[in-house]
Amino acid sequence: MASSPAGRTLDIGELTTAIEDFNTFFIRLPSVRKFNFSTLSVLHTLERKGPLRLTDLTATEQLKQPALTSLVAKLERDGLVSRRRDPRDGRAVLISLTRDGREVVRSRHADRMARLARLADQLTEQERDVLAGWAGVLARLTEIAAAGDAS
Amino acid sequence: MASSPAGRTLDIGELTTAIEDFNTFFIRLPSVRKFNFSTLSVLHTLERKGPLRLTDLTATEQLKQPALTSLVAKLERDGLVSRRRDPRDGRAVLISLTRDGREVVRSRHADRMARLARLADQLTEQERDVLAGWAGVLARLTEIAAAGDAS
DNA sequence: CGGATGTCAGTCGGACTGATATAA
DNA sequence: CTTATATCAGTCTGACTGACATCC
Repeated sequence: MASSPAGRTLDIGELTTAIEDFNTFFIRLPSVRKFNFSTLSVLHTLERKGPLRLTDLTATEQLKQPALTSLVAKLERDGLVSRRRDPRDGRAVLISLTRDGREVVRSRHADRMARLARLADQLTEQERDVLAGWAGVLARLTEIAAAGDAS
Repeated sequence: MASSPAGRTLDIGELTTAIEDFNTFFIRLPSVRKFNFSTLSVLHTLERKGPLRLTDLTATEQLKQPALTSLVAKLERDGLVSRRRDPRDGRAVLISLTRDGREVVRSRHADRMARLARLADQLTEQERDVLAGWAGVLARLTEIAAAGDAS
């Protein structure tokens, strides 16, 4: 438990619980089309980190290479990703989102925004102020985590 | 996009993105024992909402009744949950966590706390102050969502 | 050649739909 | 009798392991 001089105490346990419970609502969108967790995660990763090779995806996704091979094949059939040889390495394949694939990610993002906006409307102004400062710190945390997890 | 009088603007899009990216790190713990997503979610729900019937679980989990029947049967075999008849309703079964089941939830919570604490240590004091005010607002959001999603 | 990258084959668990038993 | 709760049976998707082709 770290304490800060500004009066409030940062209670990591309380914070962890709050995030866990919040995610129960934030994550479990009724998936409009029948994409499973792995599929959505791959699309999200591709949208954030641009064209990637299969091996790069095994690092971030919780899947082994063979599972990714078949998942990506399916996504290519459905027109959500495109595959091309890596010009630098004949063994590798570069996978990127198509317009349709990007649209899937964008649409889920929009759903979450709408949901969050609807909730935020019911907060007091003070509470909204806290939220406003939050995105930046959260992004910093993610950045730190990414730097540390150089695995 | 809602704006607040205290100078900062609450940008829902930025916030949504920040949460999405943060969760990439927060959720994907290397699961120590080989529990899948559904299993962990059921254990979490039971820990938060006490003894529940199968039908109650179908409301929060993304599973149909038959899937829950077999999942709960497996959890009972593994000693993580216990089942007993509902004394009020002979058709229903009340499912609750055993000591071992509670320990699984607690242990994952502890992992997340450790991970979060390690990240928070690298923040500035100002940033930690923002985090400190955050848990309460997040809990409020969850509460509001729970009240609204009375489905 | 040895190591890395991706694919193929076979297996298995986990979730679905549809049908069924039992109690309210 | 109708509705709710849980379970059983059969099917199929999606992930794994292990073997393999291809390129650095």
